[in-house]
Amino acid sequence: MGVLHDAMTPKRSVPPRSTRQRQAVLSALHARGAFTSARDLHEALEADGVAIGLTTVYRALHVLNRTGRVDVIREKTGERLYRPRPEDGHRHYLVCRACGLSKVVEADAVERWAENVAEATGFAEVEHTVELTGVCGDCRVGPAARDSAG
Amino acid sequence: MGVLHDAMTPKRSVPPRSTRQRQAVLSALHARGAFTSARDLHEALEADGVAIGLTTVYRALHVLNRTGRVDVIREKTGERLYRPRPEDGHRHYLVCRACGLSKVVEADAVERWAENVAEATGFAEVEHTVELTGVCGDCRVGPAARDSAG
DNA sequence: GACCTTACGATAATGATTATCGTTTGCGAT
DNA sequence: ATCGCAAACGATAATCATTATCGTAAGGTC
Ligand SMILES: [Zn+2]
Ligand SMILES: [Zn+2]
Ligand SMILES: [Zn+2]
Ligand SMILES: [Zn+2]
Repeated sequence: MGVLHDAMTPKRSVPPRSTRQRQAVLSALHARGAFTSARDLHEALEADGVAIGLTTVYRALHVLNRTGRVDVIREKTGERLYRPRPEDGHRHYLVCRACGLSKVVEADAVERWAENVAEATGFAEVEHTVELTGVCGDCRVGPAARDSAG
Repeated sequence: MGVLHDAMTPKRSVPPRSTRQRQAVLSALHARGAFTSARDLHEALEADGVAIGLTTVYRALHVLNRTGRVDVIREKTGERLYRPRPEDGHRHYLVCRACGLSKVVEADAVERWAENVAEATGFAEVEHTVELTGVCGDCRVGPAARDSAG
């Protein structure tokens, strides 16, 4: 699966502050390997004894997305799922519909294609969303033993 | 922008019935060139004197999507937008963020890429979503004179 | 420590989509 | 034409992720 490719991030005169909550969200996100929803993240945090409001989790995820620290995908239902971005530049993912396992996939071909389309059509500020889903090897055998692990 | 690629449509023993409402939805969809939301479609229909429930519009769009008559994309907000499918096989679209204008784009490169990824990773039943957005030539000059025309 | 601004968070609101469920209707069979 | 029944309809309520509010708390700088 892929990424909601963020367009021009309007420059922020003041950098985001470093707060306990924001660090906790990013850390909790790293603790999970797989794509996670805001609500799941919130539950996990509270379960770990971290006091944090759901609103704040959403806000933190927005910031992290704007600053390029996390990638976002959308489920069929429309729910947003987050995952820390491996390195610099955005990525695309292939996600198992049964267990949530996600793999980063090579997508240079898509990047080039998107650029070409932009040129050919005369559209400006072209963004792309590319997502792949499927059923992973494990799940083809014994469907979804795990939960949302990845 | 692209398509929520529908996986295996489970075979339907009984074919969908032909109803006044379903025909009206498809026809209204063709009347508009651009991607349209279920609600907008419903309003347009009622404005045309077609008595139809919103629920039915949603149902009709589901059916039309299942049977491959319409393509679906998602806005940033998550709202689903529908457009009649040009011909056979699914398509991908480039949509203007300012005015809604949509163009079908050539995406063979993406199709091949998706197939290759599927093979390489050993995932089964791989589906893809590919969406492009940008700002069209007209809108670069005078931003969004029109509405949601396309 | 004072100050200003950003961030928090409990709570309410939003809004698209889906579920309910009694009524209507397409349509194949009689 | 009419019967019968599953499919379709539609008014209404429910769902549920996300966003808006707004008073309070706390970074960060001088
Ligand atoms: Zn799996
Ligand atoms: Zn990309
Ligand atoms: Zn435009
Ligand atoms: Zn495709």
